[in-house]
Amino acid sequence: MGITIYDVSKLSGVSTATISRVFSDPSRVREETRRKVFEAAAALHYSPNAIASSMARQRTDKIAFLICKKSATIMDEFYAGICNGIMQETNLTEYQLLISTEDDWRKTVGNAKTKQIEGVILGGFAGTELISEFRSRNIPVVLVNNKVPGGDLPCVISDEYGGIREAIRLFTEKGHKNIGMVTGRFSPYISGERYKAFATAMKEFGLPVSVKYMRMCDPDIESAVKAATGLLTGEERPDAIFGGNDIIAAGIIKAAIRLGIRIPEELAVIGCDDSLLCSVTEPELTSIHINCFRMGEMSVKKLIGILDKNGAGSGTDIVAEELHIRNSV
Amino acid sequence: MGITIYDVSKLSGVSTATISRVFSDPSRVREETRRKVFEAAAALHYSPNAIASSMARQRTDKIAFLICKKSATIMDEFYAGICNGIMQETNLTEYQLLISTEDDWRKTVGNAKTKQIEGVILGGFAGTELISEFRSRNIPVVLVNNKVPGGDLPCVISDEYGGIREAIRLFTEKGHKNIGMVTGRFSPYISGERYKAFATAMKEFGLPVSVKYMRMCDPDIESAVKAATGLLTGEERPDAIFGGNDIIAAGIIKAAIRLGIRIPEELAVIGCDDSLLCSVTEPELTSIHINCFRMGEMSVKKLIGILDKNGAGSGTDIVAEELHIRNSV
DNA sequence: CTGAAAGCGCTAACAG
DNA sequence: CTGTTAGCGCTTTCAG
Repeated sequence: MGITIYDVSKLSGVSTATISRVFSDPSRVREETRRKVFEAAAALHYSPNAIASSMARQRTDKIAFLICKKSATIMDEFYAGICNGIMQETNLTEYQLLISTEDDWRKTVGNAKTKQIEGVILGGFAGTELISEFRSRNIPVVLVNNKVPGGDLPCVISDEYGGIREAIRLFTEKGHKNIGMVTGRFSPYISGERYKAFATAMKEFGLPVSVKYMRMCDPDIESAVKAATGLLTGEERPDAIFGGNDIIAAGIIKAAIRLGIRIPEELAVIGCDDSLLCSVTEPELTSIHINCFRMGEMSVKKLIGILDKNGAGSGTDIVAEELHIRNSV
Repeated sequence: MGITIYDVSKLSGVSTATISRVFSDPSRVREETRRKVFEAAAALHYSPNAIASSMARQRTDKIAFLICKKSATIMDEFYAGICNGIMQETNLTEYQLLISTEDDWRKTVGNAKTKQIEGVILGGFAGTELISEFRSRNIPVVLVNNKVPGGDLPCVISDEYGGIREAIRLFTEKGHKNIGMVTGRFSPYISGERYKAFATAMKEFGLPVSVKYMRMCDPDIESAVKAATGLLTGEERPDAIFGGNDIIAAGIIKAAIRLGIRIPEELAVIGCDDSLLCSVTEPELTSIHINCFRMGEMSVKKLIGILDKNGAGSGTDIVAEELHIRNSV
């Protein structure tokens, strides 16, 4: 049905081998021959059949992005952002991208297709068994928004510490000293990092990390409202709270509104993720911007670096964060 | 490197053709033969090579989902919802899914890959040239959240009228008569439908559609705040407003808060999309739930119905909407 | 720098 | 119900 390399060969008088060369690495073919091939190809509207190419090269040119987070999907704004970067960057290459959640991958796509991918990007909390499942099949893995302790696994993470330090800095600049934190049970890696970053930054500004100003909650708004209400109605009330993510920060704002506490006059709030909801709350939420798109891009570059063995594939890449200032502080 | 059908053939003593049959349609092979094949395959950890299969069958087993909306990506919660349904449903089939935006598709993936897909789902406002580009190559198209006037194109849409009628009904039940609308310039199809649905529902409840209660704005929150402020500070102020989507509704709430107008006592608000931000606003936003996931699922079923010529592929499928009641009315 | 030819692993007639 | 066999379109030695 389609135009094949043979048609081009016939029309141009050049062998199929050379035509193949022209389309994969033009520099290996003499200028004039190349021109003849391109002319014939253009005349015939030829374009290479990727499947036949895959077949001959014994490669699939497929990579996958798995979202590894309980019940998270592409609907999660954070992972959608990463995914967006991954999609765009992948589009710039020969590779094709399969997107799935860890759950779905195991369920349906799993075994049959695992061997059809050449590399995988794991977003979020990827369990060790999942990782070693790929590694045991020699499928390179890149982690994004996750890091395995002690592991040498290539990964792309966000500079939690840099972002949170800016948040604390802003609080202190506004004269706040009693700084609290309401944070959620995210993935082990993120929960740990965010807490450590908070503690480190507080110390850096000479502030005590007081347990009485800390609360844990589930990462949903009702849970955050409850936790924040507890914090705001306690004996000693903080005058600034850092929310572990924007949802939680929105819960803090909601709790304050319900308690008649004015923001930012009586309570300053900063969130994390700089998601769409920051401009929905009233007052609007100052938040730490995480460059998800960039993380996605970089994870693809890293993975392809490994696949192409160009040496760009190891170690940890860190993406900068940036405070996005609105009206809540 | 991999185990092939020949290895299985050798071990089981069955021909490659039969093994192929076993894996594509087991019923065409006698029970006992089938068992022998499965045993040998299991022993060798054989699984079929999809690329070789594609090559032999001259099919790619690929479908695509294109998001056709200016500057929208997978980050858009609405399209992410549709995409999620598409992904899950596609995972249940043999097909592989390419996801892209219209822009990116044209730019990079475009021509080369167009001929590699067997069908395409177009989300949102797909221009006629785009549609006919696919049709001219005999690639079936399914529209989702869009409908071409006068066209016989298969499509999946949401029951805008059903949802908006419920919204107006709730307003009237609460005693509101002066009902306004702030809506945005969405895609031509959606803008048109939503306006028509509003007008029809108002008429149904015996209410006048008064231009003085209507405002248009861009679909972003600042623009909505501005439009709503104009509406709320005019000579005659509506006592209920329907927002064309949740962002706009959030802008209406924000404008009301800033003007000191109490919700829902002095102003009732209903949005559309039932997105995450509904539980972020204070008070929380009553909104029309659009079943994006279902729309995604159905569009895949429809497309595959066309590809398999099982007759399930024509006409318009309508997905029900449902009012999700919170505190803003 | 270019050509000839042998596959890549599977499927689909066709024949039995 | 099962086996034989000729491709599917491209890549890649290996010669020249």
